[in-house]
Amino acid sequence: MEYNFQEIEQHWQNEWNKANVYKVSNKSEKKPFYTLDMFPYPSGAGLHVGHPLGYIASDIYSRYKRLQGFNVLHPMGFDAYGLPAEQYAIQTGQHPEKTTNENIARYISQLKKIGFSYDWDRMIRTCDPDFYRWTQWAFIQMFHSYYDTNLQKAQPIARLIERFEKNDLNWASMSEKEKQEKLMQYRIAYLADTKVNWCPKLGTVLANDEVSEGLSVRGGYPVEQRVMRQWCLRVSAYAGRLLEGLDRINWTESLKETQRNWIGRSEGAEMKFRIKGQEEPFTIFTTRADTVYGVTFMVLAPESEYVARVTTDEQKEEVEAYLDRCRHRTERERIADRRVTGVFTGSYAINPLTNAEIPIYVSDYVLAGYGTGAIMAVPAHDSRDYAFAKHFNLPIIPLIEGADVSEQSFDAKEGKMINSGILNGLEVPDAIQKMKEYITNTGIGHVKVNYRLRDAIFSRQRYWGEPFPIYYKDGMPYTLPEECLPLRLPEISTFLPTETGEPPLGHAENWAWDEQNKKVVSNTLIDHKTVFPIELCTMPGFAGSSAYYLRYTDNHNNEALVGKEANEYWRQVNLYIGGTEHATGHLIYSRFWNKFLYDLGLICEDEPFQRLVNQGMIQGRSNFVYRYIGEGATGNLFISYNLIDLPEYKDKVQPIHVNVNIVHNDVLDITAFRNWMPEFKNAQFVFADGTSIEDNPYLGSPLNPKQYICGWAVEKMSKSMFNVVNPDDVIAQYGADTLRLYEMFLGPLEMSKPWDTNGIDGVHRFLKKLWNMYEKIEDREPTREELRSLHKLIKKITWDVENLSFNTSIPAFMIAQTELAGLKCNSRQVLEQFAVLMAPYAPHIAEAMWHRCGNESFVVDAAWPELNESYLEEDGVNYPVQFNGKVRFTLTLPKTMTKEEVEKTVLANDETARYMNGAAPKRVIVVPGKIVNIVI
RNA sequence: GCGGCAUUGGCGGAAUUGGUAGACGCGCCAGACUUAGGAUCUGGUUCUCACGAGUGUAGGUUCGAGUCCUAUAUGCCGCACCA
Repeated sequence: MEYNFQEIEQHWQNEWNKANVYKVSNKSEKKPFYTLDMFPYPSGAGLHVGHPLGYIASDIYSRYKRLQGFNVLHPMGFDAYGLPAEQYAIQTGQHPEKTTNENIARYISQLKKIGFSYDWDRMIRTCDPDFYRWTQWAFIQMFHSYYDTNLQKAQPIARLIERFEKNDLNWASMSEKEKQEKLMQYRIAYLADTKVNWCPKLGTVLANDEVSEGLSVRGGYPVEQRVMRQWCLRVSAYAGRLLEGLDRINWTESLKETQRNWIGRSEGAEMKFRIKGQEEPFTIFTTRADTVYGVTFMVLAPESEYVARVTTDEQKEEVEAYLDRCRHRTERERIADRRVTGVFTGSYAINPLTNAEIPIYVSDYVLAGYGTGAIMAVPAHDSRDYAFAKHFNLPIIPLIEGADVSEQSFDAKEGKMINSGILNGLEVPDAIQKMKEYITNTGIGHVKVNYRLRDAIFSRQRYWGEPFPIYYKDGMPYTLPEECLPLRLPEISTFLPTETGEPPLGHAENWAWDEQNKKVVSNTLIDHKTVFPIELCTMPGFAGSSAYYLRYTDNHNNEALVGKEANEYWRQVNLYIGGTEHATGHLIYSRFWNKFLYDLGLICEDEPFQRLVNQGMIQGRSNFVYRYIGEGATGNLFISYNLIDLPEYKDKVQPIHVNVNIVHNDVLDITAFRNWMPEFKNAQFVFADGTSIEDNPYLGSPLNPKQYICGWAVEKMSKSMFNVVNPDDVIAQYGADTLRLYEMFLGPLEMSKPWDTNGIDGVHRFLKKLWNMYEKIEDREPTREELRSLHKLIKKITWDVENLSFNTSIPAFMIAQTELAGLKCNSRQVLEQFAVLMAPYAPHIAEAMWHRCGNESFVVDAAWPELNESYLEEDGVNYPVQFNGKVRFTLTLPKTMTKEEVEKTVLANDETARYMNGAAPKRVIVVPGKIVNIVI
């Protein structure tokens, strides 16, 4: 019987469905295991072959764990809120919900064909009210919490109020509004005027990770800095814990390093500098307290509040002009133009150690958001200060022995201190330490740890996102009662941002909170006494994806995001697979969100993802045809790739992208090419052997012996390069099992690699051969050779899956198949176990093989074969005998020989004597079971 | 500038603990069956006519290095006026 993959795959997918085999229960005697994929954003283009790579890997691991007797949670869902759907809505006038639902339906049908072991009953979509009510709910919890720096955890804001009532004398006399304003400075979800990344083209603000080099990550539009009143999440409060938590999780080093960079811990000191003629000092942050003797000027960020205080009347005009200029520069301009700019404020500071008077400048190379927004400048040992000093002709004092600062600064933290009073003669690290102690003791400053991680800006001026459960009373925000969740998006007439610059939700007619009747209303008058306006911004994309992994574990729970029992059973994600592009976005926010819920005692694990693996990107592999454009060109002649360097064609051909789906192993399908586009209808060819179309009687028939070879290049997978491959097409041609095996076979999971269809035939051939092996099955004791082959495979596959080294499993299957076929193996026992080993990788054919062995049950419920090492043992051991490291001959010796006996036997050997030529060996190394090395 | 990762045949890539480098697949070559081959099957395939050489380059440790150490080059990724 031939390997009919279409019939096999359809049949078994139906059977699994009928029996509901992938249903996962929260109540089980089995040990839990939670495997998770980063859920996709359902774009209009559908899945291409790159998407399922990680899903296949996690599916293999899940199926393996299941065969090992674990209760495996392996869910799938959709990140459904976001900009593209909304942009599409603006263009076409369709509701984003409609297009999103259509896209999700398409994704699901594509995913189902690949044969994943998802429990679809656990599917979540971030735009479902049942799901986003818990996003809104978490936001309310954050609003009512603050971060207690002593306890290092989030606490109810009520505790803070208690504290204020007890300790703060002003509290009692404050108005309600003043109290709310004060509390706002502590809330974990808070409203503040902050400098934001404003993207005019998208009409919204963006988080730092959504901006790269001054352009929006989505769309690539320019981003400018603006001060706006925005919702923020106090992620920075968790910086220390986010950093330290990395040591306790099993992630790749590069990903941890990326997060460490992003969090950006630096240990230094805050120091106070007096201003000449003023009482109040100002504070700077430095990591080089040792260089304080070399401070020759100070610099403030343009946005620093110190600027107004220190600017003298004479300098006022110049400073204002400078500040104005800074305000109007976009982030992109600032990055592009790194010329030194700045202006003198007119004031002088006093160096606390030398008492020298030093000028205070304003310059935009100092950032307002980091440290205190003010620095002490040490031009001799900081390259930025150096450039500034050179430009403004300020003194440069070297502080390290032997450092030549005539051409550039000496930034390294090494050498002996000079010109540095109490620090003279010390090595830099010791000097830093001593100065820290000195300033602490004298009260000049104190040791301080700074983080680069900023709070996340949480408002988006867009329609297609979660509404904030917030209404405004007397200009201050209040949360809706939890029982009113979910707060649904109002119906609006258009998705365009409003003309007044308000978010699109502004189109909703008087969308409001009626406090007396406790409900959300529209088309009502807002009286600001009992009916209050609702927040018009929506939440950003990362809101819905921050805690989705918790919801999968208990997605039908109406009482809580996740029930206590479910959470205590599943605890945390054991294996998370996804792309590195989320390293500084989703993976930071999720950890933050999780830690917050942990602080509240709602979940039992502090870190969400125990083990995380990044799958590489699948790049496109484009194909080209070469149009002849030399003398007498008609534009209709195409030259085979192998000929284009010949003198008659060199530099006379123009490469043209050709659809990779009409190219097979780099050979062009001539007929398909002519039908592909009207302009190629009459295409003529010079084939690989130099013959042209006239010599070719078979043209247009599948018997055509003439080949047109295409060129190729690795490029991004995109429609415009005609190199997008749809998994549906691969499945139609080869089947889901071939697709799954081939995606794994392409290379290591973590590496990026191009989708190259050359070679997929090899994998498909293997499945065909394997299928033939199940033609005749007999009940007989397997031979020792058969068992050895099988157990070698068990050992290898078990190791591979545990280490996610899936690419090396496919060769192992192939070798085992060849070996067993060579042994004419038809033993039921061996073939049955082979099927189980294949089940994670190629579940459909494995299921069919399992049933051909006469089983009634499903292979997905079978047990992972147990390894019996004794079958692997050989009767003898082949010892390669080396002289001075070079292999000369091989001896087969009994397995039972000890190291000493092997050595003796080898030395007594005739062959050995020949090589030794009567000399005594200097040394003999015997590695048991492996090698004998004799040093002459 | 700082940090991380990589570099092995014509190609994708194996080599798991320092122990016979190049598994497996593609491609290519030869043969078989064929009117035909872009089907199937069998055999060969790191380079070199050979002696030998060989895992980006140069050193080192070791009886033994693709694997460990030092330096260096190239490529990819992350962060970046973060004091």
